[in-house]
Amino acid sequence: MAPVSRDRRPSMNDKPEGKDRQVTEITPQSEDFSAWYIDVVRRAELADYSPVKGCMVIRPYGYAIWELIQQALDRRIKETGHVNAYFPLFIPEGLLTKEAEHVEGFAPQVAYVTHGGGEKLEERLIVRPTSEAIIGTMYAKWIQSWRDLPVLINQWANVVRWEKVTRPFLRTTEFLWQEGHTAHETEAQAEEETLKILDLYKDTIESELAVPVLTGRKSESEKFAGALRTYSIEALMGDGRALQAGTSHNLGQNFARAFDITFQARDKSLQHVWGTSWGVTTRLIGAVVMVHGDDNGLMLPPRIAPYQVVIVPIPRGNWQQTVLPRARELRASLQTAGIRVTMDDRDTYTPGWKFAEWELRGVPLRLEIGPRDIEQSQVMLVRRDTREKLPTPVEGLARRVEELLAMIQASLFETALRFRDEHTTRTDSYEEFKRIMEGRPGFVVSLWCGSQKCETDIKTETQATIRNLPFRDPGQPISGSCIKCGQPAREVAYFAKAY
RNA sequence: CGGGAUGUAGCGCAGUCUGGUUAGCGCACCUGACUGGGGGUCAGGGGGUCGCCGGUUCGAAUCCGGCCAUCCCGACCA
Repeated sequence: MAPVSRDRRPSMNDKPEGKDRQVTEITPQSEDFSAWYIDVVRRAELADYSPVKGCMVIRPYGYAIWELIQQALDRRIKETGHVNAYFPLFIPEGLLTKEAEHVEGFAPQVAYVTHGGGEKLEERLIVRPTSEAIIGTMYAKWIQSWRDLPVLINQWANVVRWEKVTRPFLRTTEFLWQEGHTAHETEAQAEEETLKILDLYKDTIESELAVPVLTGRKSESEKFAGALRTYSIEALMGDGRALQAGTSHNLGQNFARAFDITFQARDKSLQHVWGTSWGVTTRLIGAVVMVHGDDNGLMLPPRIAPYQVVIVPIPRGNWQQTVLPRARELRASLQTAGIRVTMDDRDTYTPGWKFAEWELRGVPLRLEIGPRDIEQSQVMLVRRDTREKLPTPVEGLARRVEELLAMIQASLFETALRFRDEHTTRTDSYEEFKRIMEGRPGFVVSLWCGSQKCETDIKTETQATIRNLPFRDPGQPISGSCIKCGQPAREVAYFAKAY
């Protein structure tokens, strides 16, 4: 990650001065979606670049969004019987290497600690890229009997994966996430847990972030290193590229064997536990930006908006004595109703400037109040998504605001869903497939023979990858042929260019 | 890690080719006044180791060498 590209915009010196100057400081989406994304993240003060390569600072406004996402997820994770714990950041190198596929998958991305206390370490430590190794080690100590199962632990943590190409929220060297790690008595229970969490993710992300997601299973080549099966939720961004928004892994007994996590079963035999792990990350914030944002900036779903309403008092005459006290009363009454509200009473900016600024920051509802409104016992509400201006009586204001917030939440989801539907194409023609993947692609649903060769060839030729394989009725066999090789198909697959 | 490009104020850039006063411009920032219902106007002001190290020269942002960083494009990833 790095300073924003320098050659993107023409020099201000080349432009006419004054009124013709571009005012938003945000590159239009249509001109350069990546630049637009970076501009929004920085101008909305979600995050900033740090002096450490690939690492970003999550600023208070961005972190507040993360906290709301956390709360929504944490509540659901606990409601389904899980408990939180915390495992260490450092993992002895030897532990990571116990599971062969796991170490092979993560070795290139691991950061090592070689010195501590001024001395070279006997055994190098790795900075966790994920915590299967350390948690598995502990589970081996804690689990003796079938009566100890299931173990359902989640942790909120930071992890480090050395990345070559980084982008704020979407891919950074260090990121925040939650990782659940469970151990079960039977394979069926592990599978049930894996799928239960996938649904939990889908529900949370759709109802709180208003981001529609596709659930399904990852192909062999895209699954988690060391897992039996990986399931994912996939979302479509505004530029037609897919983003993996969360994963849930059925680890089988792979880690149990590697870390010797055994229990005595009901039939007195000694068995390995069946494991799962699952996580979502701060990448979700990137998804929210790219799914809902527009050329005016960020657009936040009310449920995760740090401020659901911003009050802008209109300064006229001695407004500090007339308008401001009324605005404060309104703020208090909205707060009492449980609405997250802020007031921008800065004297140094004009109302017009504030309107643009808070739209850029994605606040769902703006409340304007000036002398004219006070005379008529009303306020002016303005929706971020439609920019509709709604004169609203002060009487019953809080209830009306709550209604509008719910409408905005629903509308954002519907708009995103419609966009995804419009950018999802079913095809059996590889020519059409290739054509769709040019420009602003989207999802393509096609049949696949299941061979890794076809998967790789498609990626080479179109940059598209299998995002996941949707769930289907096992009773319904697939008839048709692979989009690439024409052999009998064994899977339906969602393809897309991915982040 | 391979190919291409760029490092000058918080951001975006000019100046470098052709070495020479005190390194400029727009935005942002600070002070004041007038303003204020969609990014106001005027006046004044602050802010720079010119990526780093070394060399050439009376003199280096500018020329030479090395290093570092970042961005874009190709192989890996939540």
